[in-house]
Amino acid sequence: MGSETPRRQARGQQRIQQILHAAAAIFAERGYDAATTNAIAAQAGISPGSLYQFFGNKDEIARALATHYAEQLRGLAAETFAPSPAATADLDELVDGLLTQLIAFNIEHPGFKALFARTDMPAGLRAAVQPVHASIHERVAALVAGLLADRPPEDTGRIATVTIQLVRAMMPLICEATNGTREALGRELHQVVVSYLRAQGA
Amino acid sequence: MGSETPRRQARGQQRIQQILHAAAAIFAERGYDAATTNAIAAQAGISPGSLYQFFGNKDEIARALATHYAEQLRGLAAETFAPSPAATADLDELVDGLLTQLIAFNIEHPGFKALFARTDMPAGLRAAVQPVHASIHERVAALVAGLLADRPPEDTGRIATVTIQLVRAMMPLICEATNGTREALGRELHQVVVSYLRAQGA
DNA sequence: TCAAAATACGAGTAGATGCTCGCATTGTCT
DNA sequence: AGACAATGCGAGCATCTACTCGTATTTTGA
Repeated sequence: MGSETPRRQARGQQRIQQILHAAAAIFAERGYDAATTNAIAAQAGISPGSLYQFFGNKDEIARALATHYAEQLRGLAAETFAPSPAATADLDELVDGLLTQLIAFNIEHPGFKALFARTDMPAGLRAAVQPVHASIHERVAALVAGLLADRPPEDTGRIATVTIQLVRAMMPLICEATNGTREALGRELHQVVVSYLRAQGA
Repeated sequence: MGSETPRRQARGQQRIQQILHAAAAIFAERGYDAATTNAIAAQAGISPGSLYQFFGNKDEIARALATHYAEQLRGLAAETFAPSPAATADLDELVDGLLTQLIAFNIEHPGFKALFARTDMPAGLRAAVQPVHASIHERVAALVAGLLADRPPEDTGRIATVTIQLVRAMMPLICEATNGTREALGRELHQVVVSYLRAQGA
């Protein structure tokens, strides 16, 4: 049936990391569509043939990179997403902590936006990042449900969707900005999210 | 210097409209990148050669379509953007009127999103829609300046940018939704914008 | 009426790109 | 050591797509 993935040697594991790192750089620089597999291979310092030793096609690279980001985000999230009563009590601080971490993450990993921040995605990319999207939504929905205990899951789910969308929309603007503009836009986003959630009853 | 555009006959004017209409359909269906000029020509019922009789390249089609949309939007805007004191007095009604019109426009013209709602654009598309973007921003900034008379232009400009981004981000979600979900998301967007502007002092 | 311009065609071209294939090299395991 | 697997290469294939070009038809304008 399916082609089996070979037993990876240490060298192979390193190559995979190199490729993902290179892919992140190319995706960030050109966007997913315009990124060519040959360019990714060149950036990684290997031949196209070697690249396809480890990834069957372009979408698979995107999927692996998305999963990679998801794991890093999970680690970051564990600190901040924990719905400790003390934190959720102060909405301002909760949102501030989350956004600060998310903005730092997005600046540190410019490839993340290229995969996740697009409003319209080609089918392959959409499928690649869908699981990660779902996991993010689940996490945010849980947080919103904690903030708005009296609302049905249908409402909190929709509010989570909207909130994620707001953050996604602002992230490219924030990352591209420099100097004080970035901080100013970060404050705007904070105000957007907080005032929206407060209007919902948080 | 530049190649002169031929004097258009009535037939040619019609063809141009046909092509723009076809391009809107193809852009809406596949997105800008995946839309091929041959597909646009086929949708318009003409040959590729005929298409290039009227447009020098793909970006030119996008630019013409963007301009076309901008004009329609200007007409729509004249009714709603007029900063009559009565309208601006009630923020809720002002935002409601604007969003209702914008949502209807986006649903009626699915090609609009494909050109304007993307967070990352290929260089050619970005250049094609930049003037239209600028004109929209100018208009919204004027409105925001009216609402927040005591803030410097630097602030109101940034607030306009953020507001536009929020609306852009939600529009695809709203358009793809059906039944009650669309109306629910529309109300969420309304609340997002209103509570954000109120938090700014409107 | 008639020449010039505009419109129309569609097979074809040049370039780009995802991906392959045959073969060489390096590592692993016994 | 020796066999087998993993890694590595890079020219090149198959395909796609923006765009062209030679030619035929229709419209314009005097």
